[in-house]
Amino acid sequence: MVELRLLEQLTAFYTYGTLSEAAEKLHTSQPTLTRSMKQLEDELGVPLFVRTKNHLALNRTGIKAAEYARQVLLAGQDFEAKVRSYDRSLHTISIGFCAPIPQTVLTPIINHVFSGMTISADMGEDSLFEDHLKQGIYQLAVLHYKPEDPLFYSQKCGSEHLYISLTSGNPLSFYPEIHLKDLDGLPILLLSQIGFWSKIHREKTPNSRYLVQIEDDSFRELAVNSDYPIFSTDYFIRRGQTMPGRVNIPIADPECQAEYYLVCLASERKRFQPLFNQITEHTIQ
Amino acid sequence: MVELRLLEQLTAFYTYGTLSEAAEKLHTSQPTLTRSMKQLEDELGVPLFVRTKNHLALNRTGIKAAEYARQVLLAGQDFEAKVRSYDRSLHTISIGFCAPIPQTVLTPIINHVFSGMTISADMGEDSLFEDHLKQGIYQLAVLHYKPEDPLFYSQKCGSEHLYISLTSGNPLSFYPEIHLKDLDGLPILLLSQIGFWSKIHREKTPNSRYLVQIEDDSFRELAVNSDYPIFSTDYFIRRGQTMPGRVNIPIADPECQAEYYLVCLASERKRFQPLFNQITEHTIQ
DNA sequence: CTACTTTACGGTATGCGTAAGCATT
DNA sequence: AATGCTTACGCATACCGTAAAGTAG
Repeated sequence: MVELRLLEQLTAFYTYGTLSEAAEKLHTSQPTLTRSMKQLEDELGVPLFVRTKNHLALNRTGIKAAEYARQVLLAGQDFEAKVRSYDRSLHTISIGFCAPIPQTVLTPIINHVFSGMTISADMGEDSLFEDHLKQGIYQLAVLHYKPEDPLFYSQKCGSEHLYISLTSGNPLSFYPEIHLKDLDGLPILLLSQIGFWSKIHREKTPNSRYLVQIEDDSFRELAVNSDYPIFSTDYFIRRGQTMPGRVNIPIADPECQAEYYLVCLASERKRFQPLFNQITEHTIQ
Repeated sequence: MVELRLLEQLTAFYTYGTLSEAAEKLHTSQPTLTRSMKQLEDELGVPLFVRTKNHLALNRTGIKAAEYARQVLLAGQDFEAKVRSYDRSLHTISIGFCAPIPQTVLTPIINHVFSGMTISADMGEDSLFEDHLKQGIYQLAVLHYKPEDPLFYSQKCGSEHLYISLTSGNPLSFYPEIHLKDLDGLPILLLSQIGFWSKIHREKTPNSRYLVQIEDDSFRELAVNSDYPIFSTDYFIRRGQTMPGRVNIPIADPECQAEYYLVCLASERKRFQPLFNQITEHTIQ
């Protein structure tokens, strides 16, 4: 059976035209390629080249061979990729989170239940998560709604309530509760990776200018030293993680009272049962 | 890039279950396989086996790998086959003959015009020859009719007239000509490789018992030493190659007056023009 | 005790790079 | 002169087979 090394060298010669250039690209020497090409002809028992004194060219069979060889090389690369990917899939759990707090709370629990596994977490707006679960891109997801498709198994794992955090002088700070539309038009300081919350903001306060901070430090810095409204949630308030000199007003819109569901494929329920057993509907709170 | 040798050994281990047996089947030693499997794991950077003290087994990744490996090996085998086949196609002209005389007459001419080429000749009933030409299985064919499909280029290359050869005492031997139906029911001595003539016999003299001889020598022996009718043609008669003590009566059926056409794909006409130039409509006669 | 894997060892062969030769442009 | 292929030569290493050790059934 012809070895892939020879096929690599053949395709290199095909693409670069001369043994010299091919050798350079392959980080080897010209004589090596001379020998390899000869060996290839020997093994196939078929002439692949037309040789003149100082020139080597593929004949018609050689051209075909080089083209076929690419197929084989692709198969070889595909093999390696598939094996590595399969191994990886056995050792990693990929999770989609629709918001940061579920990730903060659940990641350590998952790491504990599936110790030894690599946890790969994505965060984003969760409209695509169901598809990604079906396609096996994710094995788990946390959604902010209960999925209806019977293909999934889901369990409520907590809730989160959005607040707006205002400096004491702000006229809105005296209300017992606020609606998002009351904030529309105000400049608001925001973090970038906040999952589905982004979408709610875009829809309910489309006229606000968002000062989006990628770095948590920058956000904190600006929050402390400015009067821009920022969002917070009951999760932080319950833990006393509030900003000095600000008051937190609950937002009354129903979308701002999120309920989180941990979801997997029904067919994988058994595998993840130990995790579901560790989780109650108040785990995230 | 992983080498095919390792993949062959992996699949052998997969199919035979132990390194020992795989080694035996591959005509190599067990330690060789031990090393190879280790190397494979190293190169992929992924564990493929579960090792106990005196037992080696594929893990889940290993099983997948062995299955994928087969794909790669098939690609490799396919590569070799295709290259060899392509080279062969450049050096051989495959021809379908509908009868033996065209082969006898044309083969030396083709050999002369395309000297250096290998001539591969098939003989058979010619109903499939058009398809074979289209599929490239044949580059040339001799049919006993002119093909209508404009995909083909054809040229008449001769004719042949069927005779029946009877011993002098046979009552039919006094007729000036005979129809095939007159022979139906008679036992007839026949050669096996006679192309489209077989079909005519089967259709026109279905009740005859055919004494089919595979060997030309046997046929000749029986023809000389028996009174069974045999077929001959004007080709033999014109050359005086007749059986002693027999008379040759022409067969009047129109099917028994064959006209031969040399055919190639119209797209290949240029390639075969030197051959067509050597051929007239009386070449076979 | 048998069957199997692994490790160790030594020989061989395979592959490589350098250097040199030669032909063409 | 520069470029490109081939051959020759010597070296490194990669691969292999035999032998031996160890373990489980």
